[in-house]
Amino acid sequence: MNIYDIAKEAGVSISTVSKYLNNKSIRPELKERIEYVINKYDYVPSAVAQGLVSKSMKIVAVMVVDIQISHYAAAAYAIDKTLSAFGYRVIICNTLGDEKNSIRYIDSLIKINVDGIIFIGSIFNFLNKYEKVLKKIDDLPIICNNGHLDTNNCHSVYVDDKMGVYNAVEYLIKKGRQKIVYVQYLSTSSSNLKCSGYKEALEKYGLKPVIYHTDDLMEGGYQVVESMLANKEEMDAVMCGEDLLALACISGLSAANYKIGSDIDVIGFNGSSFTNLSNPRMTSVDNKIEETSIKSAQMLLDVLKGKKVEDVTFPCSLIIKKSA
Amino acid sequence: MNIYDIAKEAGVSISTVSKYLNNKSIRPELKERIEYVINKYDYVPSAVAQGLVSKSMKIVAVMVVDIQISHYAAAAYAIDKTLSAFGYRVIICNTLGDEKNSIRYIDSLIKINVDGIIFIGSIFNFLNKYEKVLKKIDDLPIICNNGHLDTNNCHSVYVDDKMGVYNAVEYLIKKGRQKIVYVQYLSTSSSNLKCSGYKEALEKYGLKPVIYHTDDLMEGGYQVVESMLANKEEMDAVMCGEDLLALACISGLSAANYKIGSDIDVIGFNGSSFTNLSNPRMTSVDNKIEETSIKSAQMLLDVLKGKKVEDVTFPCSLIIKKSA
DNA sequence: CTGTTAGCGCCTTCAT
DNA sequence: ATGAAGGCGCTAACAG
Repeated sequence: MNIYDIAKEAGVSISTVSKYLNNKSIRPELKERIEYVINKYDYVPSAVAQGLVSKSMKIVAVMVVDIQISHYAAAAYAIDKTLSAFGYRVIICNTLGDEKNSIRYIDSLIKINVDGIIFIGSIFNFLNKYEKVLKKIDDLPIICNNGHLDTNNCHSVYVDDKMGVYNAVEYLIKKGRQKIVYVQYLSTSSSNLKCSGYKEALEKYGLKPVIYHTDDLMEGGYQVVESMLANKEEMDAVMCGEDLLALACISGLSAANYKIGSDIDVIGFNGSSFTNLSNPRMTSVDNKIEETSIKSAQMLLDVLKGKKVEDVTFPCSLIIKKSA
Repeated sequence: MNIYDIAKEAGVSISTVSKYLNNKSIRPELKERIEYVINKYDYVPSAVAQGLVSKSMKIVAVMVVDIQISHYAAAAYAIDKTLSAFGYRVIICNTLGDEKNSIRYIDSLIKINVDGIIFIGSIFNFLNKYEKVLKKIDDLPIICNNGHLDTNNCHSVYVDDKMGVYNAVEYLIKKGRQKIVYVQYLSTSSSNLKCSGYKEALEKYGLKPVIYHTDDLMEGGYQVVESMLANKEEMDAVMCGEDLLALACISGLSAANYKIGSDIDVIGFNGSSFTNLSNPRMTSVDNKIEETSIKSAQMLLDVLKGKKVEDVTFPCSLIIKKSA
């Protein structure tokens, strides 16, 4: 069933059908006949054929490291919801942080002529090293969430992670905490930024930074607590770079008979729903993943409409519950 | 840059270029000239134009309820990885369990002529009520994960959730547990199935079922524990329908001075990485989300190749750690 | 093996 | 307002 079939059965030309499909004014009588035939066969014009002409199939891509990480899942979810409400289809690419893999994805997206790409996370800044890749996407509408690419049509939405941690740590200090330990997950540019927020806050108040590292999002918190106990670390607060780490810290410290929220404070980072999974409930830095993702999607829609857009930076906010 | 430009500059006809692109045998000399021009301009043939002819743009869709639920994220991730290795692009649709929304997504996918759809979860069986929808996808390659649609080209991968719970409960009983409580999340057909596995196991051994319900994946475990304590529930084991519920149960029961793994056993369901986030580590029923997802993707690839495929059912396995 | 030609399904001038 | 015709970029017969 194509536009010719519809035209023939309705007794009009294909261009009249095309006009009907594109809401251009045609005689009411013809409109009715066309409508009748279209409904009869449940006809839907082929987006592929339309795409060949119009250069747009209304497909957008989201590049993330791993959709299994709740933070990225939340981003992908919010973007999908926002864009699909406007008829866009969303392709999610899990790059695993691998450069070759990311580039392969981009090539694949170019091939189908995607309308735009949203990159989630500063990790994708590595693409600036690849001139050839940049050239391929030079005019493509691009939104970077916490990052930036050197192309003609790239726009950014930032979150001030560093200030988020800074403020949380300052909150602890003003509460009277003096021995604040930081738990860092991996060492991406974003996680380093958070850590530097911690260091600057301590420095301002003349306190000594103590940092523990882990590469394990699930058990890392426990491993870190074990190290702390083994080191007989004197501490009255723990600032974690991820909610999941804080979750394990709370659990591990509780098991070691620390009273969370009184003996010791624990703060997480992300403001995820995991903050409700700890006992007591977790205070956390909300880095506004939902807002920034929606904003990214809206910016892309604006760019696609030809509107001017401006880069923005969102502040984090501290969501205080019981753990600090 | 299109096939005409390449042909002209290489001094050959477009069909020779087309043949080169499709690995058909051409004179080495021409091949070299074409290759040179293609590399010079980084030319990539348009999948849209190819799609118009070949009826395939190598795009596949995955329908899930919500990518933010780790179980679905794991499925989407495994499918994306498997299919993108074969050059397919994967569109993920978050239906939120809404019927109208699901149908809207399907229409959108038909419009771009997707090569196939993978449905994750029994919830999508509701589509069997909509004849019109079924008709639209009657010949489309479809794989249902734990479900089935009444179309010409639908194939299924099942997991025996019920037996998974049955075996876990039997394991508890054989360990000597007598007062086993079940915690059910929501009441979808799949969650009901799990619960019935629990009931049948208890019945076999002449024990009395006690079931707690919750609709909250995060705090639900705590709420249930509170109810249990308020009811002075006599119990020596808790079987949970979800790992996250078990996580909160373990935490809540620990706080109430139960010794997990000795006073009381707790088992989760999913075999997710959250089993490493509890203290002690969680015993859980692994419902093989990764295997079944990969299998679904492979089945789809086989169907697309024209191979015959057969429905399969995976058994769950009990992964024993410390909580039971 | 190579080139010519006719579609794939739709949109878009351009006359009418 | 309507219809005829050309073109979007590619594949697939069909001749040569």
